[in-house]
Amino acid sequence: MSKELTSRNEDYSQWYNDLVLKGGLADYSAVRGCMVIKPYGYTLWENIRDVLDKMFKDTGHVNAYFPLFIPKSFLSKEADHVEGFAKECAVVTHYRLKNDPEGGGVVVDPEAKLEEELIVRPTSETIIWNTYKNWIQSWRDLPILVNQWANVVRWEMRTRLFLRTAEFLWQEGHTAHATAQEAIEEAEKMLEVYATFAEDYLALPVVRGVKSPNERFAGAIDTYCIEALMQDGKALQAGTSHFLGQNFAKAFDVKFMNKEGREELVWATSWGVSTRLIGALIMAHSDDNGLVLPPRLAPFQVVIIPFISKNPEETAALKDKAEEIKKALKSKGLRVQVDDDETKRPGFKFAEYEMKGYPIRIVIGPRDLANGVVEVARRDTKEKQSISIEGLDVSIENLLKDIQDNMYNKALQYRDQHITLANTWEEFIDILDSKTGFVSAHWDGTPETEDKIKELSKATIRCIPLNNTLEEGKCILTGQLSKQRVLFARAY
RNA sequence: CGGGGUGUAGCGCAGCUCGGUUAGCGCAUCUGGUUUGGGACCAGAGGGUCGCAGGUUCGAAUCCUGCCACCCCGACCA
Repeated sequence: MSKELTSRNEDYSQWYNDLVLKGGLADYSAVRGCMVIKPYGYTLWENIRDVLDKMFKDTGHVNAYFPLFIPKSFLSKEADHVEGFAKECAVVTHYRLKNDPEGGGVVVDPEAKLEEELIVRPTSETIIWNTYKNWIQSWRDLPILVNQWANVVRWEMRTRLFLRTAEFLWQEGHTAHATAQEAIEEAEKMLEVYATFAEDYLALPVVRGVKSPNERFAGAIDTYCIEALMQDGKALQAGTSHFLGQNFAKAFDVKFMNKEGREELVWATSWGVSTRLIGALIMAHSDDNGLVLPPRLAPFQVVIIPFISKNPEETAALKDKAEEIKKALKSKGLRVQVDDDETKRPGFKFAEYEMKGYPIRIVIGPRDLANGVVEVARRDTKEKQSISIEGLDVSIENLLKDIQDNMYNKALQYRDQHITLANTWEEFIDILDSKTGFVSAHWDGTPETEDKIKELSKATIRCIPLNNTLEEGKCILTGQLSKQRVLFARAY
């Protein structure tokens, strides 16, 4: 099998698919729309999860777990919520199989029909708020700051590895508060956690913003989001947090006694990021040679490849030195792998680890050994240099930092160059078609206009940036008065 | 659900139009040897319900009928 990647220019979608498959992150599965996350991809997810989990705990949250199944009636209690999700729910109708009397293997036992169907959670607001009703009586029970790591199912018509699959892994935070103000602050705080994570770990610059009504989460008062830009100029929502107001408290009758002795409805938030972040990571940084992973999240940060020599003693010395370097780097807390497989040639290994996006490759051959150096190649720029083995641990630590920063800055530069102002409809369309990226333009604020723009241009309002500067202008489509520009883009 | 396409070895494909040896090629796999500073080479070997079911025929991967699955485009989609 050729390991050649489709190039980005040739076919961006195919490049992405090739990368996921050949980079060893995931495979297609026997189930339509569902993927197998392979160990390498799952390690990446674990690294993302571990960092976020710590960030959540540091902001006072605790983990819990709620059921996979939700009674159908729960979903319908919040009108907007059910409307948003009903079309993509998997439904469990029976609880037993039996042998086919006609000999066709097992069939659903019609006798075992559920009294009330269960839906497989597309998100957990309903089951959680049904539970919170029992947890909350007094202002003393608030706030509740709970997160869960879970899988959810959304029966999408069209799926793409990591970006949109029928089943995916995510975390969902669900908090309950005594006041609207506190809930809004929570939603904003968690958005900032996501933004910080994206920038500091994924090396992915994001725009923090608020969704327009059309793009709002089903059941939310306000949806905050972080929006990132991919290398093909399309936007990707990388995370969201929602101020849910009292919608779910009303739907599930969740009230508390306040300090004045009056009953009040509880205020809510929810927030989540998913394995989609892996898709974002891939599309933001990788190149035609394979994945490019940020050092802070890469499953392995360094691979050490000792050359295999004709002389067994020399080979042994090279391997020993490789292990010695590994040990030194590991003692600095780095994730390091040695590849001393004698059956594969160096060139093959180089290509392989480039495909998998290891940030640094260290090669050690007889010449290097004699000179007390190693060849260090960085994945992001593909530059190679000779570095002294003496003090190598510090050099590598610094280089990893540099790679992380460089990846961020490169993505930031691309992003900033792809936020373009448009003042006329012609400009707007032209930017979307040729330059791509975000278009900053005036919009009259109505859902009708937003729909029309989407219909005509395929672009949606990605967000209204937080702390947006107010500026009088005219709607790009209708010419109506507008108070501010919003960010449009074609999106995943 | 509309429009288009594809099902032949683990992967990628040829063969089908016009039925006829033992169904072939590349990659991968296994064995042996030579190699090893950017995806090695030589020799040998293993691996197939030709998507499924039926039909036509002396004979079907190839022709006919039905079914199934998957992919792409669209509709849909925090």
